[in-house]
Amino acid sequence: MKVSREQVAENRRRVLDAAGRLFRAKGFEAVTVADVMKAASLTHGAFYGHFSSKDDLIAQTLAHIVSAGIPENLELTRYATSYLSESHRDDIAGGCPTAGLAGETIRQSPDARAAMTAGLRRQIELFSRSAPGATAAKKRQAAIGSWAAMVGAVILARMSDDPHLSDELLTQTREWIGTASMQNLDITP
Amino acid sequence: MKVSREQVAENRRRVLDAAGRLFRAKGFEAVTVADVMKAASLTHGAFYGHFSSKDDLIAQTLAHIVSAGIPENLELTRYATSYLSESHRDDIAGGCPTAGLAGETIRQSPDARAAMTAGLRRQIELFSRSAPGATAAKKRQAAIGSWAAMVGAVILARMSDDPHLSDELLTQTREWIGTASMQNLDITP
DNA sequence: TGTACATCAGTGAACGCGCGTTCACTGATGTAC
DNA sequence: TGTACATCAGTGAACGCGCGTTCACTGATGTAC
Repeated sequence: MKVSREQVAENRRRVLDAAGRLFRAKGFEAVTVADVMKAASLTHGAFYGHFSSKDDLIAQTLAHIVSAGIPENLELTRYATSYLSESHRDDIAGGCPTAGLAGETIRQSPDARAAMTAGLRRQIELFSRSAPGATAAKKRQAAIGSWAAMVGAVILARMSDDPHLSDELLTQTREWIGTASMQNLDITP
Repeated sequence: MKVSREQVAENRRRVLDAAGRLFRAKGFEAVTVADVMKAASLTHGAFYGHFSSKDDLIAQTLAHIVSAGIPENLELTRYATSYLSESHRDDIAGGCPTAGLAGETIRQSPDARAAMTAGLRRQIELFSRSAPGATAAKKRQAAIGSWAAMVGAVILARMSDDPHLSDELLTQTREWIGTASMQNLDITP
């Protein structure tokens, strides 16, 4: 049966939200089109009215969650503390899409990689504003190094089957980023 | 036809080597059992003589490549330079299994995660020996922070569809790790 | 404002393909004598 | 050392299942009058 225009828009949003959570939790390939539609309370047949293929869904989902996830005025140190927390590590389905999906996005379509790269660029630019450093170049370097360490630490902490090692990765990376920031402030090039 | 004992051992090694390269290049799910056996110059039927399932192959392949990949006496700064090089970024099939597969290993079997965690623990311990720092705790912190940054930077550099941004991630993370190391050396707790 | 009908979002059965896995068979290996 | 035969690694056809995708149909929506 036909549904109202608002209903169509809301259905589409629900599909993208469901896909965003499912992809982060299980990866692109383990999630089926039917899984996503079921999680959005629709049947799988309706899928191709909204998207041209599963690859199209992946690219649009990444664009959807990457742009939505980054707060406008983020402060590097504060952000690192919540990013490297146990609750973020444990919330894979609702957590950072980069930590959850960057490794798999490498093998996805050009559109999917482009969406993730746009998010990466934006994240580095926002970090650069509040990053420590005497020059703009030093600030950007701190932003890049800190972001790489955060993403790597969360991925490794989630991968580790040893809870103690997992916690240690988070806390030590947090302190390490703080240490590196101090150094960046003290030296004038 | 039956083959000699040495041939059996060599076939098994060839299957694990082929699986190691294919998994890193394409991910666990995109690689089929038939792909792996073909790359090892065997037919798919012979697979179940060596492994009990595809999951078993994944776990054994990780154990195989993780233990083989880490040099015994690695020096952190030198290692970071080659790890964060363009050639390592571009050699996905032959590169670091952690950078290539950590994100997907999270959703794999307990055995697969255990193999990767063992590699992670070993890597941190080896790094700790040559890491900068006044105390053992500081050295270990530098090892963990540096390793997280290296893994994160290579994953992000491979994900980026912008070659300039990709190169920048590698070089700036390399310098950032160097800067942080200096800080670690100067301060005595 | 009310009515008649064309539109089209969603339904659910169906399709074809490729995957992991099984199995009867083959023939070289390696052991018993 | 040579021969006879049991073993068993590898072959390739086959199986069943689940996936992405298609499509004839349904019935509420929204437009034309």
